[in-house]
Amino acid sequence: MHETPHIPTLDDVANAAGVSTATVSRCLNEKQKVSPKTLSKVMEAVESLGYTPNFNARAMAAKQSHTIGAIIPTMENAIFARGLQAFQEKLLAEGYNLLVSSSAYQPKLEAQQIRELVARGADGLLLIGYERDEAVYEYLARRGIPTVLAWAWIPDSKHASVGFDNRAAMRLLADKVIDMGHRRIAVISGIVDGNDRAAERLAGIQDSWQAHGFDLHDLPIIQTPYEIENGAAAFEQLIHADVKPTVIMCGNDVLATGVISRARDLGFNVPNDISVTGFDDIELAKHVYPALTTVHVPHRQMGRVAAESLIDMIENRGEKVSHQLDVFIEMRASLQRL
Amino acid sequence: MHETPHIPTLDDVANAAGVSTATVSRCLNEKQKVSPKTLSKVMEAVESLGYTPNFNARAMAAKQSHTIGAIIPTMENAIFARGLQAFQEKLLAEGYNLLVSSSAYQPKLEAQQIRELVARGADGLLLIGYERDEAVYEYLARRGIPTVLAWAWIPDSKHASVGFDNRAAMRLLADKVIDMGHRRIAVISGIVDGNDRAAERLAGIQDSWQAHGFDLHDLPIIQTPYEIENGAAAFEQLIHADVKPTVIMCGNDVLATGVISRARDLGFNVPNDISVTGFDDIELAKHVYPALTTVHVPHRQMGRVAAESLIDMIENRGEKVSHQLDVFIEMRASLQRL
DNA sequence: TTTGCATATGTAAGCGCTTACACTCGCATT
DNA sequence: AATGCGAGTGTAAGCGCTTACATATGCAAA
Repeated sequence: MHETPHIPTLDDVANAAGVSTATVSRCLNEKQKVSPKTLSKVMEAVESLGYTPNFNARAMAAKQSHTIGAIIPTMENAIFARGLQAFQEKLLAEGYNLLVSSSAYQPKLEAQQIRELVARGADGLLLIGYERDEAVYEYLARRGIPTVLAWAWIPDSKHASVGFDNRAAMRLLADKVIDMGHRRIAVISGIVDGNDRAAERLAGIQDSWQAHGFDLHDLPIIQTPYEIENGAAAFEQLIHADVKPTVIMCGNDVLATGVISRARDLGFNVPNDISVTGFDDIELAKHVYPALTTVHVPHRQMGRVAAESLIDMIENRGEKVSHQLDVFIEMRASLQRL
Repeated sequence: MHETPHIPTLDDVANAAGVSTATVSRCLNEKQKVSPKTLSKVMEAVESLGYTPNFNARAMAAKQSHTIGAIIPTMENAIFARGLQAFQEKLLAEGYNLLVSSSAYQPKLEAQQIRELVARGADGLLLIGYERDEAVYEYLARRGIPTVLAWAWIPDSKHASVGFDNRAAMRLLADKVIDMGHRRIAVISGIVDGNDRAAERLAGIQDSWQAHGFDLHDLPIIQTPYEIENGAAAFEQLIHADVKPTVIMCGNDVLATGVISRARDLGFNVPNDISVTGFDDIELAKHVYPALTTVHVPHRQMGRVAAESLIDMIENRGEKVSHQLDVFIEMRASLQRL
């Protein structure tokens, strides 16, 4: 930690092995172009010197980094973590590395981190959702950086996306809820601003509500950040309203979990006194009590498919292709016919 | 996506602004060394060309990347995600960037990723736990890469660590459990192999058990991966034993959540029929029913402190300093006096 | 006016790799 | 014996930056 140790370079290896740097480089990257004898000689030198190639130099010379960048709103959200883990697993299997940043749901920060990752030579990018400044997309296009948007589905094929239609999925669930006799719905949504997923889900409920001939003014909505405790607090607020809801539809399972927890603490029986629905189908959903009715999203699959698409775009300069994934309603005990 | 677009370089900016590349570089890195007039001229050129510095080239020339690497077992574990988020926030505030990889609890993969990150020019590294091949530590030392180990606490100051004593903490909880009258404890531990945190926690229970004069053979233990469902399955196994436990101590809150869920499904009342304890104090712990008695770990603080230490080691070539964080038992309803 | 010094800028040498191109062999073909 | 060719290797030119050093400029002090 005191004096700079000497880190072996390609040159050192070349000297030690008595060959040129070009040959060493070939041993490392295109073994078949080198005679077996030289190869073993070089590899020995590599071994004994403890040589590791300098990535920056390599990326610079080869103009290819075999690195893919991903920017997610926050790692603290289990669904992103899960999808990202699958994404990374697939990338590693294909010889790519992953760089992760989180933007804390701030578009400014995200834009900056996109530049960061591009500056780092990312061969491709994974972004969450589609809502962002047009300038960002232009920047990416001008630089020719393949990009896929996940957790979103945009029929408009301007951008490659891998995901599902949040709005349609939530509308399906809301239709179901209304079908089951509920007429007094209250909504606890994630913060909609700067989060298209949350916005679409909320819109899905509103679509259904209006399609059934109800007035938007009669649909109580609370927006609150992604945290169990916030779901709990929002429930408490809604339940004290003049017109008590018969069902609480939540923008995600985490908020729903908070609702169930607080409902029980306050002496309400879910689903007899009040029904609750979520979205995402996190692992916890089937283990809370009562088990949560929610929309199942294949997070891991999404990560995997996103990786495949991205690699395809990079290696085959393939055209942008979007993949719509299937989501479905997972009926569990927390939602009851009225 | 078809033809390679031209990406502006420092040279382009220099030409556009009518100055040398050195000056442009100074404008970007040491503004105070440049006259205001030139600065604005250059910045204009930067702007109009849409120039972004090439990170690899910069890191190579400056021999400093302002990048820190972190390798965690998996992003799917909320506690790492949480600590890492705090870690990153602190790094960003100090002008550093974070590269994340996950090793899937495989030492081989971790070693490889350490090399990766070092090859990428990481100025420092964050690793989880202390248990790894000595060769890895040697490699790091030879290259002079500042490294801090988190989620672990090693009095042996050979390595800088930020964390707590998993073993002592769990022992404290076990002592408490035994004090409360429990004599039939069963343990559901995370997989101990290649995971020193899990191993230490388990050892903590065993320490207490033996210190109270009991025989290790009478302490049923199941090891199972970090997943709610696995906790549930393990519970089912334990509860069908000849000698039914009065308390189930789990290596983490996730497993404990599974236990509580399955216990309820099977008609057991927690804590009247059986008590349950966890470890970590994830957000969910106080929202499950009954609320979970657990060991509170300051994950976010850990991430923050780890970032501070690491930056200190990098910038001031500071000596390795370890930080032991306080953890405490969070008594909640799931643990009852016998 | 000369000198000195601080400030602003330019010149050019790398940083550690990859790769186009040139070169040298040995061997099969004519 | 002359020729061609492919396989293996070396030479050297960058990749896009930073920075030590050289140079130029302006202004205060002598």
